[in-house]
Amino acid sequence: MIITKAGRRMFPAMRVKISGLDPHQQYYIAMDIVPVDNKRYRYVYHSSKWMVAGNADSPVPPRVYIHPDSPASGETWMRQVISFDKLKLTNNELDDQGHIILHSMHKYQPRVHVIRKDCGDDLSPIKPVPTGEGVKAFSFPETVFTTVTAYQNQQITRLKIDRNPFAKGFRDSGRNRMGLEALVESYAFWRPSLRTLTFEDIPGIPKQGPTLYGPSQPSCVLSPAMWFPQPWP
Amino acid sequence: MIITKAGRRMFPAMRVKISGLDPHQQYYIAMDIVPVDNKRYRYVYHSSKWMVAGNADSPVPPRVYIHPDSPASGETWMRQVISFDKLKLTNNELDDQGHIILHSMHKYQPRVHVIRKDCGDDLSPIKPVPTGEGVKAFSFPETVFTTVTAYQNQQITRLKIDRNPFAKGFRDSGRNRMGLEALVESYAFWRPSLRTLTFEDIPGIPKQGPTLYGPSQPSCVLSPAMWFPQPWP
DNA sequence: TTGTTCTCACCTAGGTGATAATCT
DNA sequence: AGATTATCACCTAGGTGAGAACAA
Repeated sequence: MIITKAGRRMFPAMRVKISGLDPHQQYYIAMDIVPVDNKRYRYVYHSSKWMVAGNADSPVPPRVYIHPDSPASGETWMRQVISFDKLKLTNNELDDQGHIILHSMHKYQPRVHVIRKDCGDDLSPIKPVPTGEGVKAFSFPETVFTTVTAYQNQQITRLKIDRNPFAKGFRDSGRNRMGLEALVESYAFWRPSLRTLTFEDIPGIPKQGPTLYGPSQPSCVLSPAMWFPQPWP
Repeated sequence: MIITKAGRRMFPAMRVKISGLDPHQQYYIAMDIVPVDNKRYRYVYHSSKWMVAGNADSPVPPRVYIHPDSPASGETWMRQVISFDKLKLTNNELDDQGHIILHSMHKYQPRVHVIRKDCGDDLSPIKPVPTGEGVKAFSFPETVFTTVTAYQNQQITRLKIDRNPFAKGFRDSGRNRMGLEALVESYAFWRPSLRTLTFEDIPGIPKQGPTLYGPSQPSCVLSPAMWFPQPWP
């Protein structure tokens, strides 16, 4: 994923559907992005692979993207596809625009957080997301990405150009698209339909008592058609 | 003000500053637009005046513009200038975009509503704003306007073109601006600085008991520099 | 005649990768 | 040598009044 000083959107954006919330309870929904490991990477062109190139840089200030519809009722959240397309990434450790700060050439995992309103009193764009009762995090392994300041691989560049409407100016409409389409569609992680993740019960909540989120356990599903997978830069 | 079928913004937009709220109380802020009288108007060009031209058309479905930052704490509302620039007007009585529906060639008064969160449970874009305890409305007489589908007066057209950034394409930079500027600045309602409105205590609230909004009475001030006055179409 | 609708050129505002210059 | 930055042309998305066509 490209990161810049000014802040750059993720493409494709994370889009999820959530179910199992209490329709009449208020929630915040937020995203943060955590390191996958403690390594720094470099891209080896001739083998088309990311290789470990030392240990990770020192940690950056914690940032959280609070979804702009927050807070909203469970009913509202469950009715829509929740899109994080306004979220921006930056490599500027002194950023004051509230963007998410990351190191270039590192691997990251986005996380979606569902926070019951009464547990989100100290929720802040510049503090770590609280954990514990009333808060649940979801991660989708297929959304792990590597940060760069310039694309390392012509295939990923084409993928972005062909799918991002804002990059239409770079499209080569005469070019044979089969190479790209075949690549995307054959990829192991690619799914034309929704992928559902199940997850553990929330610790500390009695199964029979008043449920944390509602009658059913909450679940979070990654929306189709807009995400594509790792090992590219 | 121009109204269209698709919906058109007001220009200039209403911008207010609010004070006297309880910093830790949550509020909705909303705008609606009510008829000034029961008349329909026509513009008489040779006298440059709006004249009564019969009784008002039948009422339109009630619409409310809920400020997109709602709900928010009194602290948040008081810290910023509250702008209604995304609000749109339409003459389409069957509008399903949530725009405010008005009749052309009628006179209207925009109102700002401050609604304590616990009194806004049935607040809806398609229902009248509730009244009573915990709700307060503000009107600024200098914001009364007449609706049209096409400007009736070349002076108002010039004013809009010269001040709305989206109309820059129609500006005639070689034109002598003194006529316009003199007109605006000499106008009785025009003020280069903030105009403060005071207003009555809220009925039914004991003066000594817990106050409705906070330690002081709430007040609402129209922001300067972006509003100009009536008798033009 | 008068008011309304539709389409248009011309803007604002801002999201893309390319590219050349710069940094380390 | 490899990574980063600044600037750019080229887009998306949408807010203007002009003016012709249309309606009552």
